[in-house]
Amino acid sequence: MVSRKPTITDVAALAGVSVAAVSKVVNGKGSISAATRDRVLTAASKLRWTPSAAAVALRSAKTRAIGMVAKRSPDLLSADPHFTLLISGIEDELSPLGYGLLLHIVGEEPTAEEAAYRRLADERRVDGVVLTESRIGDTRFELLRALDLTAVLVGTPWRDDPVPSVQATGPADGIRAAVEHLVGHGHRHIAYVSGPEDRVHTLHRRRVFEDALAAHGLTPSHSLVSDFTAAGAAHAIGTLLTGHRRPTAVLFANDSMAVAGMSAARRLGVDVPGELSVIGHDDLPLGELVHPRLTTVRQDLVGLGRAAARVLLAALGEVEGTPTDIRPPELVVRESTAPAPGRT
Amino acid sequence: MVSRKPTITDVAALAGVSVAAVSKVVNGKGSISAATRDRVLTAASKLRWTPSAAAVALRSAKTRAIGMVAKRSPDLLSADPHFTLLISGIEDELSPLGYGLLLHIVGEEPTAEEAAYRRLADERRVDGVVLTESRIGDTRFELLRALDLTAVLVGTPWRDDPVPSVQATGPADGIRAAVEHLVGHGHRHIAYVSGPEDRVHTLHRRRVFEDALAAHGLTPSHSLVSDFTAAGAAHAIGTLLTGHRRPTAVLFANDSMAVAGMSAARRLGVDVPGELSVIGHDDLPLGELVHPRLTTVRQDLVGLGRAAARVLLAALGEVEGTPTDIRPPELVVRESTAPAPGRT
DNA sequence: TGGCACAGGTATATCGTTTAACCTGATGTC
DNA sequence: GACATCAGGTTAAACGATATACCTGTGCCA
Repeated sequence: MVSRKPTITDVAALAGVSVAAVSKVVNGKGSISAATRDRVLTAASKLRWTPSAAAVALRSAKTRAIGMVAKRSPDLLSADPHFTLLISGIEDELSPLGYGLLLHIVGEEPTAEEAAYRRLADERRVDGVVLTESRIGDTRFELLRALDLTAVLVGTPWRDDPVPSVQATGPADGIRAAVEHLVGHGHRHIAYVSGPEDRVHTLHRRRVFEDALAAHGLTPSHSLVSDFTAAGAAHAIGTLLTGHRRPTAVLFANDSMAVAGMSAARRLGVDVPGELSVIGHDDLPLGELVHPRLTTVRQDLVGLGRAAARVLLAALGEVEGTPTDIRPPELVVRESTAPAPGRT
Repeated sequence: MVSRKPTITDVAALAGVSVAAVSKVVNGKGSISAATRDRVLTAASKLRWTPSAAAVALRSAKTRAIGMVAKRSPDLLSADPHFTLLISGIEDELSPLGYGLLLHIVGEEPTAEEAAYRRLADERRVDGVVLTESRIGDTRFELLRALDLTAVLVGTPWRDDPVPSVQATGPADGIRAAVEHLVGHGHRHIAYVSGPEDRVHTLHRRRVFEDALAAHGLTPSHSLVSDFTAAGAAHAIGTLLTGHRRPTAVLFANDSMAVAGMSAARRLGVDVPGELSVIGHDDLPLGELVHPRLTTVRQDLVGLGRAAARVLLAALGEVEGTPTDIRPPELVVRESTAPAPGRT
């Protein structure tokens, strides 16, 4: 026989006080003597009572949940654990506060993403959302403003926007270090393979790359745009290695592409890192699994998620103070880079 | 000036009916004439009204959300997109029905997982949960029963249990095919590297492996237990390749370990697949990224997630009928397997 | 000694739905 | 013609919390 779930009324009765008193105790509002507080608290724990999320949400218009919608096909999503790490970080901050994370995965259909945000807002299921993958011409800011949903962006907004955002300190350091590393090893022909051009970071990173090269009087040997897929990376490697002015090193916009690129190179009979140095981006576990182990730009994705959550919670008035700082990107040198051919 | 969100009362007023009528229209209950239905519907869409999730949850004790708690460190979580694919499948079924997915990631601390389930139940945030990674001696079934939370398990329960579960049809086919493939290529010394022994599938798969081998009068050259980490896989390869009765082929319990194993072998100067054939499990995108491309046992994780969601929704009385069927595991032959050394 | 502030509560309206119970006019049945 | 039935609604009471307004006994000061 499963007994009905306890409500605040049961707790009040057991403690011999009014329901209002119980509410005040659990919310720390109003003034309650230590004695009754204790009685209430022991009564609550004796009954294993916790306020019903629905009732709280209805009365106080706060759901204590935040939302996230990931716009990716299952394939891409699983090839790149980017989101997973971000979510881990977000959860780190959310769960101590009893906040929940409502996740939606929507695929690439154009209207699906907006519909997901709308539903979150219209049904009032969440207090705020975290946005990822800042896009150029991103319409989500206006949408969320119209929907009256608090938001925080992970990354750089495509233009000045009142939506708060978080990013690592010294965001350019990693790629700069990667270029220094390569140039220091005698590389002069260095290519860049970016992700889709609608991402804001695509442009940023490419610019950083070019600037760092320019500081040494160099220009990119190639600057290709790809799509985060294995096929895309393989294709990019094909054009790099078969064309003229063949590069001796290449930076990829993420680790999956870098790994796919390495095997594509090997398939073409090109040795990595002997004939071609390869650098990835993000430092996913994947990079340590493969041979040669991937040199890559580490990004503190978990920290990014944590910071985003904190900023959002602060905007919701739930916490105050400074977000934890995010470790700056740094170069992790492993085995996929070596001195340029013909140089020791 | 942002106007207050519309409520059912506003819709009723605009349509010129009572709120009860509106409720009946949107829930398809009671009897309402087509004419008033239309009036209500147009009024609702004119106001962009959607029922408040909190109010519905409070009144009807249904949250229209399901929960999932993942017990893994961020590292392991991101190394293996297992969860991600499952979640994609779950979402496929949930979102058309307007259900939400509440995700919690909890790390390895022993009490954290139970606490997460308790919170989900006590705060009544979800109607049900999906359980993954069936464990031996799993205590979650009792817990959830005590918490009165509907659940469905992805995988095989560790013992007969009233909790419904989903698994692929012909669950043993994949591993069996893998063994046939190897034996057919002349392999006689075949090793198995499993995941942690507390997983139910660990034992199952090992048994299938041994049985399939026995059908050819063979026994495993080795049967190692590992932990899903890259280091674990490398260590396993070390003992396999340096000990006596060195195997010519090895099956790993997941793709990440298989990939890590391949590079460990190469590091030891052992050619894959020339001297050692390697087979993974799950068919993650990762397997196509590396060189040689990984031969692996494909598992329909998205389908598994979809089926789990359907069974759960059926248990909640939300849908009826048969769960979509899950594609049986099958062997995907790529480049990491070859005839046994000394045989063409 | 009257008045007032304040600690420590209580009573009750309210959040936005669903739903059980009730109403009413039209139709069918004998 | 009387009565049951039914389609097509309406009314009002929950659901489980929070928060505003209100009450009551002390202590303190002028």
